[in-house]
Amino acid sequence: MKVTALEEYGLRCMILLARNAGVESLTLPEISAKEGLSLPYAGKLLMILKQSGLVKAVRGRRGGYTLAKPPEQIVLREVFNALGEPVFGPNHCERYTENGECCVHNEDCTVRTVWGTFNRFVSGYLDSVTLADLVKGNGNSGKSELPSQVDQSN
Amino acid sequence: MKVTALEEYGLRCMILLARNAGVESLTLPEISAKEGLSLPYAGKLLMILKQSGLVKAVRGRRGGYTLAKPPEQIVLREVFNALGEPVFGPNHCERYTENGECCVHNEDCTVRTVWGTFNRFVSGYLDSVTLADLVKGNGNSGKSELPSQVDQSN
DNA sequence: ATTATACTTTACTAATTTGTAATGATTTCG
DNA sequence: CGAAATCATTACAAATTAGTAAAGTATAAT
Repeated sequence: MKVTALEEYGLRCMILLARNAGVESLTLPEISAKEGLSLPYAGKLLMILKQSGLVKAVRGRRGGYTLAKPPEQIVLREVFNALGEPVFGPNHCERYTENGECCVHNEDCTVRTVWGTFNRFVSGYLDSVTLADLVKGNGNSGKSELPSQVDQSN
Repeated sequence: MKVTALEEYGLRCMILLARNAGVESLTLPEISAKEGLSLPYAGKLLMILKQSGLVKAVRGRRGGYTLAKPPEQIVLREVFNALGEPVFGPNHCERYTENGECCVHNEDCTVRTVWGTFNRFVSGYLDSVTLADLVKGNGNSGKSELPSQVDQSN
C-alpha cells in the first residue's frame, strides 16, 4: 500500500496553494522552487490538478495557479482522486487478473470484500479533512474519530 | 495510493492458507493452481511470507506451507507489513526527497502530519481484522467502527 | 508590435515493480 | 540407495511509474 509520487507531490502543491488562497496566485517557477521540484515536473503535476478542476491557471505575464475553490471546500479525497486511483477502485479486479476474465475468486471473493470495506473506511477519513484543516494545522480534525487504540509502530 | 501486486496476491495466499489451517498443508503447485498464479511467482510470494515468519514451509515429499500461527492470531497489518511498507513508514521522507537531506518541509511539514494521522487511522483498521474474521466472512468486523457516513463512490 | 513571462504539450530516459526462467537443495518413499 | 516431490535461489525480461528535455502557445506590459 503505497503513496505514489504524484499523490505525495500533488498534495504538497495543493497545500502550498491553499496557504496562498485569496492572497495571490503562484507561478510554476515559484511552486517548483518552494517545493524543490523540477520545473517540468511541477508543470506536469499542476496540469493534472488543473484537468481535474482543482486548480485554475492563467497564462501569460501575471499568470499563475490558484485553487478553483476555497480550501474549506476541498476535501482530501478529491485531491487523491485527481492524482490516482482509490485503494479499491473500479479497475482493481481487472488489474489483478490472471486468467482472462476476472480473478479466480469470482463467486466468493474474500479479498474483494476486504478492499471494499477498507476503501470505505479510508474514504471516511479522506472526506473529513479539508485543505483548510491542514493549513490550520489539524490534519486529524474532521468528523471521523481515530480508533481508540492508536499504535504508532509499523 | 495503491495496493501493490505483492500485497494483493500475498493476502490471497494467506486467506487460502487460513481456510486450510489445521486441516492440511498446501504445496506450491496447489497454491499456484488455486490462485491462478504462476508457480515461480507463487514461490516468490510464499518465500516472502515465510521470511517474515507468517508461514512455515516443509520441504520434500509431503511438504508444503502452513500458517505459522492460528488465523485468529494473525492480523491484517502483519500480513501487509510483510509484503510492503506501510502508507507512511520510516522511509517515506527519505523516498520523497528532492534536495539531498530530507524534503523541503523540514520545520513545518504539513504533509508529514497528514500521512502520520492517516497511517494511524488505517492501522487501527488493519489491527482489528484477523484472517479468521475474513474466512468467517466478516471483513468489516473488528473493534473499529466504520465512519457513519459511508460513501461508495470514488 | 515586440518581448518577457508563464502555462501547455509531446516525446523521451531512467528507475522501480512485476513477473518469468532455469537451476539448486532437501526430504521422504520405495 | 535413488528417484520423485517439494521448497529455495539467482538471474533476467517486461511493464509500469517517475522524472527530464525541448519546443510550442498565450498573455500583458512596454
